[in-house]
Amino acid sequence: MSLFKEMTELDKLLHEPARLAIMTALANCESADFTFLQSLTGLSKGNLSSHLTKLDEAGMVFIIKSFVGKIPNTNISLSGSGEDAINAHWKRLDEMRKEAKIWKPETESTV
Amino acid sequence: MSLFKEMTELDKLLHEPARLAIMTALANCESADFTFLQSLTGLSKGNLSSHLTKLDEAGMVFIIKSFVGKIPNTNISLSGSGEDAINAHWKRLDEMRKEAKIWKPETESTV
DNA sequence: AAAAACAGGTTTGTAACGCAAACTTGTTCT
DNA sequence: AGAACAAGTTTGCGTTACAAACCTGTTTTT
Repeated sequence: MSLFKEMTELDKLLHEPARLAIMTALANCESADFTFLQSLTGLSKGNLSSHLTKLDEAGMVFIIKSFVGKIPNTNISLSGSGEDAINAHWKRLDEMRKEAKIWKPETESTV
Repeated sequence: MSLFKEMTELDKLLHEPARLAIMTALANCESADFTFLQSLTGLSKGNLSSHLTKLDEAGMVFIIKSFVGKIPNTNISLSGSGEDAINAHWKRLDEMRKEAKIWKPETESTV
């Protein structure tokens, strides 16, 4: 498939800025708390919560709710496929950037 | 600003896959026809049209409608700020990718 | 010469999305 | 007891991306 068609078909679940940040952060932690992720990304709680729900529904993350002492704690980590997906996403972006640099139109539809 | 906050704040106008493709293609042409862009990206006409309208409203592209003989022709090219913006966007993505690779959490919020 | 098909786009309709404000549930402080 | 706080979730709403339907003029078919 051509570079630009491929570009239009980038996975929006991962490409969306907030989720890209979440997934990229998680790729560098064994796991992270909700609160830690919130301060890291600066997202509002509501916003973070709904992004995490989406990622969870897509099987990208594991979400474990428990209690640390008496305080509820939500711990998030990447699933295996989530880790593969975010790594592949960044790799594809990088490849596209490089391909784009050398791409030239072939036809005379261009001026 | 921290890496991940910056990531959540990526410009969505440019980051959206279809527009990323359009802008990246245009960055490598002097200009391109509507039809050429359509075949390049595989977008539907309606979809391409509305993305171009958004880019135009944001001052990212110039859109010139004319006639080539009797056939109407819509020609699209990057504005100066559009060119700067798409180049900067790719550059930031690349920087983020590199920064992300070496980033490690500092706190013990992580396991 | 009408009608049908086509070229080149634009407008409309709609389901999904991203976001923050409001709400919930339980805890600690006074 | 009650006020304030912590940790999330749900709700509500304006915006978006997308394709189907539409429009305007041209060319081809009959």
